[in-house]
Amino acid sequence: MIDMMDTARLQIDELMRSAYAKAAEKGTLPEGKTLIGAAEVPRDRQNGDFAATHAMAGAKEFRMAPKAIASALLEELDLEGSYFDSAVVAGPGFINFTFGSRWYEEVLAAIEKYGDDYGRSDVGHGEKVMVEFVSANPTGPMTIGNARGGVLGDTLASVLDMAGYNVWREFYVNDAGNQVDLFGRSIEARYLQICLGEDAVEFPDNGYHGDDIKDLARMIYEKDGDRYVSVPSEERIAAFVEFGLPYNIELMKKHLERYRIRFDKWFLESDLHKSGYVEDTVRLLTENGYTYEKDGALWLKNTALGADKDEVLRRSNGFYTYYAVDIAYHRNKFLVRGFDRVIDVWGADHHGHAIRFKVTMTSPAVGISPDKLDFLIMQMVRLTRDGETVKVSKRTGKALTLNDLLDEISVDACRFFFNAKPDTHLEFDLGLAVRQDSENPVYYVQYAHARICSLIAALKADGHEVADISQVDTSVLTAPEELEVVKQLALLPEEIKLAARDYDPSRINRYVIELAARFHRFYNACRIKGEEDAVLAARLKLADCVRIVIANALRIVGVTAPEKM
RNA sequence: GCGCCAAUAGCUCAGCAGGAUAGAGCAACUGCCUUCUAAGCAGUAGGUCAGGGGUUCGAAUCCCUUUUGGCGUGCCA
Repeated sequence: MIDMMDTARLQIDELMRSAYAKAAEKGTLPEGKTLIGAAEVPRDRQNGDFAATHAMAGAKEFRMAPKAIASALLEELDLEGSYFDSAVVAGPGFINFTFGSRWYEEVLAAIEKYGDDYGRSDVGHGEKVMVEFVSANPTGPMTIGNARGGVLGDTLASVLDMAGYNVWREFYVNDAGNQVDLFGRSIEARYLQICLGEDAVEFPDNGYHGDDIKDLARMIYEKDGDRYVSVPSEERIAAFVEFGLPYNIELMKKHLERYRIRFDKWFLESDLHKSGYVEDTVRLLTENGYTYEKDGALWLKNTALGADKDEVLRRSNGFYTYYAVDIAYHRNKFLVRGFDRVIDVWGADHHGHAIRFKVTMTSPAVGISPDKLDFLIMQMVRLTRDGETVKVSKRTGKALTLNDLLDEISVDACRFFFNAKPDTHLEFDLGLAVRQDSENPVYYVQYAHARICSLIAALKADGHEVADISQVDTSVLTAPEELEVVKQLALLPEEIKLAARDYDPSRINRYVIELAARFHRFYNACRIKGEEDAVLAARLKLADCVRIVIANALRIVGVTAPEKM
């Protein structure tokens, strides 16, 4: 699709090249040198729309002062028919280019042409990529940490989709193993407490203390009475797990749906066990000499593979560890399902595991190419109340759940707020949470969109429809406030590519805030209604393009674009 | 101890494929609605980019180091 920033950049490259060729021919610059340098957007718009750094970068190669090189190049620069009106030498040797009306018109034309798809590109070449995220233990409700991971994963997936990847969203359900056993025993304890009294049983060490466990026990009691009291513990726990897990999983689906997150697949860990894939994986590692036995457990020689410690694959009690299962799961992603790339979104409390696990996966033991497996490690959310840190843990049951959060704060605000840079700690103040409503920049952006919609409606009532770009004379757009808006509009495709490249979907937030700001500035500086026809048509077209682009950006981050506020 | 992430305005954070005088929001102060949504706009003020070295034409940005904070280093996941 069209990226007018790219297009302009390429053109500058061509212009500089042909300028150098001419200068070399004339003898104003030495012949046979390589012209290096790039066209960059200067931070300060006083310095033009694009700055070429070739003269400075070439100082050594040409053995000339940057300014002299710049002058020689500028002398031969032919802007006729280009996107640029002017080019000047400035500062230490930059050549600063300024856009002409042709470029502005093509930006608006691209937005009109592609509409909802404006911003889409093909840098991903249809590569099949899985984003695995949230993957919360089904032993309890999702927490505020999952709120961040959910937004991050879902938004990253959207960004990758817009960048031309073939995206698959997956939730890995830990419905087997130690934690599930603990879950079952926690329900059991609560159940027996209901049937036999508070002090009848001891609560398991490290058990789940949350009210949700008590609720599950109560539901079982109301359904089946005390008939499980006389059943052997093992059987009882199995029955409780069989009831509790699907119940929790359905609840997670419901809550995530409310959060506007939908997965292509909820992958069950138990399926890996049932199919024998975990067993096969461990057998393969053993047959190839990557394991050893110690203290009755089976260990992976991870140190020999390059990690900082070995890992237990099968515990002395015969159960496979999460590590063994994770290897099997990721082999399944690559070898069975054929993903070209896998991105796991994990919390910072798993970063140690991520490093070791990548070593294992990309070592000869498993043999996955390192560029195929990526981890997006997000830092923890620090929950505070009136400036004081609140400790949260699923085990103690004191965590603020995702669903509770959404009762207090709108989904829009939540999604926007949690779409922050992954590698920074995020502070979330509960006391501020409600106030966050009015402070959250999401409303600033949504307001811009609503403003435009009502603007278009008002003008329509006056008989002015948004015109086709071919009917609009964009050269009347000359005010700085107008041009700044168009420049920002042109940036969306690039922002998406960068967000996809860096796995940083929060770029889209910042982008759309800036677009809204420029629109508000334009709105205050330039009237539309009552202006002469050509100006009215051009400004209305501009506003409509902003509407489209805000809507596209908000769609990526999972926020609604209201027509009224 | 070792490893990962961070440190930029009073607060929350941008800027980091090296570029020109380091930016925004909040909080404070001053203006702007008889005209398209004031949930908006304009302006004032605010800085040893944690400290120290290095790389080069140029460093908040890259490298090293020190300090501070978060996390990890389980036969938990």
